[in-house]
Amino acid sequence: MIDLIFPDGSKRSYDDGASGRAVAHSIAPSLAKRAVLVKLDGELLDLDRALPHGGRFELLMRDAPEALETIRHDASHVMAEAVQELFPGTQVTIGPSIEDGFYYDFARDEPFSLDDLAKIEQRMKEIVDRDEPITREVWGRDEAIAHFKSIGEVYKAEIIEGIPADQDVSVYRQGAWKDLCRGPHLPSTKAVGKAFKLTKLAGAYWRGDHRNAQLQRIYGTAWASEADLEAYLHRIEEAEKRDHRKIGRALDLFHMQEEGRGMVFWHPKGWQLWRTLEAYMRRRLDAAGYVEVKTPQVLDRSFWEASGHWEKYRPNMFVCETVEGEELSLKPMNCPGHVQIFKVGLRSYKELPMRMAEFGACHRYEPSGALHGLMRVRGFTQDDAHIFCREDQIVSETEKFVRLTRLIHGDLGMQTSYVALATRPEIRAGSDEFWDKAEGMLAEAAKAAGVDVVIMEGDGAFYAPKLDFVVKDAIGREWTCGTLQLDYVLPERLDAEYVAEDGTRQRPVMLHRAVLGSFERFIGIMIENFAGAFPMWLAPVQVVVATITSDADDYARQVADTLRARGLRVELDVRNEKINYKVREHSLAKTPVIAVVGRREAEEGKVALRRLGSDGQQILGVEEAANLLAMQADPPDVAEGSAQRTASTPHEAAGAMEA
RNA sequence: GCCGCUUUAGCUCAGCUGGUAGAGCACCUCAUUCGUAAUGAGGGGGUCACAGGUUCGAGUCCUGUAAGCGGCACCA
Repeated sequence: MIDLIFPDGSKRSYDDGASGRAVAHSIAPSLAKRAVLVKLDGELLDLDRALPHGGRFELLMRDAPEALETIRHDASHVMAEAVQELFPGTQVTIGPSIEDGFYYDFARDEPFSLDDLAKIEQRMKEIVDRDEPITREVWGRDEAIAHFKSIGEVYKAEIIEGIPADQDVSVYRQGAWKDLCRGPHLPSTKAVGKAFKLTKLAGAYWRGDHRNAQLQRIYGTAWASEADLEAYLHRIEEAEKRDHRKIGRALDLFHMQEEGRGMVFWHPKGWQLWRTLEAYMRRRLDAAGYVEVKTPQVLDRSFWEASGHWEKYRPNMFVCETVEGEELSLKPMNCPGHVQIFKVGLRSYKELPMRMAEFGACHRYEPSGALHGLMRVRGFTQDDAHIFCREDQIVSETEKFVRLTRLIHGDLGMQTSYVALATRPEIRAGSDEFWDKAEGMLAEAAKAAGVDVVIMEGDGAFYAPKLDFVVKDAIGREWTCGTLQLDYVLPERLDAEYVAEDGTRQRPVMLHRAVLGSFERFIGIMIENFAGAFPMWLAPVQVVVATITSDADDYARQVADTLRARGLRVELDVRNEKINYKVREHSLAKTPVIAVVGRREAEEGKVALRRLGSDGQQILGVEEAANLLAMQADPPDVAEGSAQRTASTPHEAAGAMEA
């Protein structure tokens, strides 16, 4: 007998081998019809599978949030069945559910076309209508390998070959079609419903390895209801409007062109945004005890040989040759340069930790297919810094960095998706003891800074682990904006040392770190986050003074000058256009404030402020408006500072800082 | 780099089965001085990504190259 505990707390006993459906039936026959899955002690099971043990038991309906993943997984199976019906000879490989949908990787010589997607989608709907029961079977491993080989499914056979010899495998039968799968699945294809859509066609390597065959991946999205599907498609459509490449063009921030793939031409407004960001970063770094340096853009081959980059990183380097036969490379990284500065003179332990920052322009020859707007470029500027420290300073320096990054990202409206702790890769330098310690230090520091890390197994550099701050763009792609990497190797290689308390020469540890990652990528993400409507302090143009008639032109110039004198970035619009036209244009350009002046304002010495996103007006005297706008345009760190200054006691100052 | 798709005016896009290029916005000129999301009229602008090929004839068909886009791999 097995004992089940129901969600309401009641308990009941059932015969061994009872299935979820049988249990449901014992409660109410209608329940057995509606249920699609079982949740037993938190684990999802097929409705018809014999319950393996007792425990907390719950029946899931099709619209349960937990069922959605299974709907998507089943949709991928239905797609695979449809594809094999329509395109005999196509091999199936793997087809999981993913965020918002699913995919399936197929092996087929002929490429699928976009037209095929519509046909496949149609056939999927037919399979749903067929209401094919989905049943689980347990096969012996060898039996399964033989079967899949016999029907020409070599990829499936290869997957099973990776399973331990003594283990059985589960095979799901869905009508005449079957697939190796761990499950669980819905009771029949009908339960998948029709709220799905095939979205894109892509290439993908077998087992994610570029040395393997390239498969054809079909992506789809699937939802519990038609309404959810519609909402999703609408969401994606809206998100695509926030694409930084579109907004970058619309707001005249930057452009790129063929002759400079992966290189950015920053236009005046885009560059203003950059300068604002850079100035802000510089203040934050100054306050955090960093020193700023600048190192050469181009260095001799011998330099990169010494650093090890020539050997390991050469394919990614822009190398040039001079008429005199020298071989030089644009710097792909700033680290070796910083070590040179560290090495000048004799360093004392008293100088550690030394936090050496540089807004360092780097060039890397990135694979052509990797380039992506501002997010992945070949010429980019890192907000780089290297912290030279003793081993016993790693944890506290890492903690400080994590806190600084959280502060800065918060100021810039960045939503961190997660912080990844990238651990030891398979091919690595250093002992297991070293890796245990190194990973432990980063985890400890993150925890001390109040951050939960997601472990990314095997993603570390080959010589040390790292912390990555991962953020998402408008449509959910993940990008690293902010990273910290531990490094014992480069100081050794480039022979950096300091004199310790006891007079001995010691090796410092280096922490490579960036808060933004790169200005390019970070600005790209910011554009998408704000959909181009930057907060006042970041907006390239903060105020447009717009006239209604040319009578107010002179007055408008005075207003603009007054605002500019307060440090505001102001544009003057005295064109012979209607105010409606000007308001529309500057609103579309996402200008935070439009200061409208007409004859009335000119006579009364006032301005009518209109804020982006509202159609109300605020009529103020010019001085009053200048004070208000200047205050509102304060960068967050400056605002923090003035809040501290205005606080009358140290106690209040501390309070102001926390607020 | 790999797989697929795309490339027509500054931008967004029409252009059916090959018959010799079009719209809206933007730009320029003129008129209009009009109180909070598009004033009207007129005008200029394209070797249809590039290079070959098929054809009497190619923006339309074929091949190659390049770039862009979506993924994969790689990565800040």
